[in-house]
Amino acid sequence: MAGIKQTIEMLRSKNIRPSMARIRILDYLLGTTDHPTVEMIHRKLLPEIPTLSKTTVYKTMELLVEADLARLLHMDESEAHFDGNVGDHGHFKCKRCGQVFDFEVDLDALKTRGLEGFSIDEKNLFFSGFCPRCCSS
Amino acid sequence: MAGIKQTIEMLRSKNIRPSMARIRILDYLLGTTDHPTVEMIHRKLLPEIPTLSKTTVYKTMELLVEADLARLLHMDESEAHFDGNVGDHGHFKCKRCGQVFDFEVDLDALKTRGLEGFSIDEKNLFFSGFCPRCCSS
DNA sequence: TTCTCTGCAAACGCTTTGCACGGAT
DNA sequence: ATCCGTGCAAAGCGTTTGCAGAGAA
Repeated sequence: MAGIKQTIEMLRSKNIRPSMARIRILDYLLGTTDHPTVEMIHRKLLPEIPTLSKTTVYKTMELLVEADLARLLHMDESEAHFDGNVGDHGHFKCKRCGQVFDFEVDLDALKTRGLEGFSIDEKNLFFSGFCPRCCSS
Repeated sequence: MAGIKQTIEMLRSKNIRPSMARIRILDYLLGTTDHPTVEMIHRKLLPEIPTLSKTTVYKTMELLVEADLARLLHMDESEAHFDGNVGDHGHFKCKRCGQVFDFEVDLDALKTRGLEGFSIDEKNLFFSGFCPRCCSS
């Protein structure tokens, strides 16, 4: 948790008005490494904000992604995941339990051929397989 | 194009019966670098096979992916793309024209930290941005 | 016949949109 | 009074499924 005041400041710095829903959603996202889906965010915050709708979560996430306060991950055919860590790193999704894990990787050191003349905005590295817990059971 | 006979042999070697639809779909996939979607495959083959349904394309692609004759790419929120090249390489999607390009990359040389104990099945490297043609217009 | 392949239509799941209410400025 | 955030319900879109007819063995 970054602290509510800092969360509000982050929103303000991107010219996003800090409404209750936005603050709580961003605060939750910054304080977890769960890579939550819209469904997970909604389920998590509903006890605190009983009127919160999924529509609001969708719209808020769109705002946060556009403002580069969150990363949108489409790892497979199922729902989108969100990551409050916008720095360069890779993602691993377990095929059995569905959990998403971060891992460190030096994307700048990656040598590629065939991208001469391309302007690269975004780099995504997605691995999948089985996580340690699911490997051993 | 690999040639119809080789296409049939590829299917047979994976114990997939070489029906007309399957042969044509795989043959098209092997002969293009377009990374077609289901819609694109259907549109392309409909003139040759006027009765072809999208359901058949979906089911055939599922078979081919399971048999490792094709790769399934979920690059973003829109439709899935397919790649007949199942070797290791990266994919770049242009944000403007939507085209998907292959590029070479040495995924084995990639150093990662935080994946100790994980069993890795699949590695996907997705870049996005603007392709040379869209850069200059 | 028996088994598989195919195609239509409906169902499905995630996401987006239209619209109206409500709160803040 | 105006603007913006929110929530409901419906629509949208890619994909999957149920089932029946067609076709191969």
